[in-house]
Amino acid sequence: MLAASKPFSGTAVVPIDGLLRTCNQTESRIATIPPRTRLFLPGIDRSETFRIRTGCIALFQLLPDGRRQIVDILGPDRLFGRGISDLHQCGAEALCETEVELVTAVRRSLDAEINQAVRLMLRRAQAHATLLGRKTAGERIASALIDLAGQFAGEASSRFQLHLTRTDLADWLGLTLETVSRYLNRFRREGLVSFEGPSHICLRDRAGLELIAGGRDLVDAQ
Amino acid sequence: MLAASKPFSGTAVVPIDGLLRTCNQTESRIATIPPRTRLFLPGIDRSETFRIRTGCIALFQLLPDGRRQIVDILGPDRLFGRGISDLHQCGAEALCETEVELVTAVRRSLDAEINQAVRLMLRRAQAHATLLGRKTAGERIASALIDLAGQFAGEASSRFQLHLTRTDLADWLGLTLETVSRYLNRFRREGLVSFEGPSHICLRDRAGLELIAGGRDLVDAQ
DNA sequence: CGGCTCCTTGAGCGCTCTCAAGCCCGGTGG
DNA sequence: CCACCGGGCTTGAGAGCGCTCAAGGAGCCG
Repeated sequence: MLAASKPFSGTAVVPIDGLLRTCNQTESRIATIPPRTRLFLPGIDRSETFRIRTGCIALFQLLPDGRRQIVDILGPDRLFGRGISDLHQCGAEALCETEVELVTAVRRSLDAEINQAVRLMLRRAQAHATLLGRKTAGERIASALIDLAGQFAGEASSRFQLHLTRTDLADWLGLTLETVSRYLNRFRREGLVSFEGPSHICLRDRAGLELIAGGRDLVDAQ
Repeated sequence: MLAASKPFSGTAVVPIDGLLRTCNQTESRIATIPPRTRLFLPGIDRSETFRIRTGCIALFQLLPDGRRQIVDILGPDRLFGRGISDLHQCGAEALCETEVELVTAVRRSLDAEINQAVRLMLRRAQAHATLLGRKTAGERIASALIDLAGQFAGEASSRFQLHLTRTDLADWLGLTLETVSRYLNRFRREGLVSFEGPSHICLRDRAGLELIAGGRDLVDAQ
């Protein structure tokens, strides 16, 4: 039996149509989701889609005994909603305060955008399967850091805020939080990364990390 | 270091446009791919899509050192092609003699079908991530058997041909061939399955397998 | 018959998990 | 001000699942 994260209980659960309503009232298409909010999408129309403006959302699945697998981490500019990932199979949780924008039918190119987003998720899911099935713990951590830098650090920068806890990272990478902690600190001791507090990370040796990651990650082209 | 399958070398590699040409010559839309043929899709138009009529195709990724991860197993009626899975990131290999049908623009509903197929692949990929990240070896084998029965056994039947070798199963499930063999034989000793030869399998206790699989698999609805 | 591929089975090891203790830090209340 | 508490993180010690290595069997083909 692999790590069984403690079953979620305390976190707030927010129906996303509630957010929608506030959207409409304020004549705005933008909603703000508080940190650690679980989203669910009750009767959402397939065409209702959100774009993340700032923040971070995790998509996850649960096994009956409480084991959790995070299947993707969504950063700024990623789309999500019922038409994208089939969220009736996934839960979604905002890992920090997250601003989302409703993009329903703003323009007619939306369908194409959604299909692109679905294909991006598929490519990421396939690369993630390779990570989960065939990479060692160290390789997984290195891959994750590179991925997160790509999503949350500015183009030129290698510094970013880590919205995930050690437990989140473990549930994303198929490890335990102890193993995640051990490898992060090992990478820090080896000068590959540095922390400023446990949730700010700077990649000090990106090439070294990419080497460890086990070959260039297959998801980068759009 | 996890299992590094021996690097592939001997298997035939067939450009899929070669198959296409024979298609056109015979005025047929159907091509037959020999067993253990690697496909690659050189200058294929995005809209050229195949439907599997009979047989089995594996999509896989390779790490630089030769480790292989099979990201999906495609059985009859599944679509594939460049517009579906982004095959420039995946290799594809026919695991047995496989008949495919070119479905380019036969009807105008094709786009919708392709999008459905992509979404199915995404759902399967997410369920597979949960398998790889959070399930034990026994749970993975049980899940795989149920999945394969769904794709390759007739609706009512629980008997099917296993087109995958033990190595293929291992590379799909993130295990080694020895572990796969051990659990398959353990399930046989426990009366959950039976073999007729190493490549014909019959599920004797589907409910038991589903229990072991760690909760109903999340991919079944289309 | 040899040679090949695939499969099975055993013995032992090691990577990662499990269990446990303790630290850091912010919040809260005395 | 300090005490207390709780969540998240770090670190160590030991155990176990699945990997590694190895030997041998079964089936097929020339």
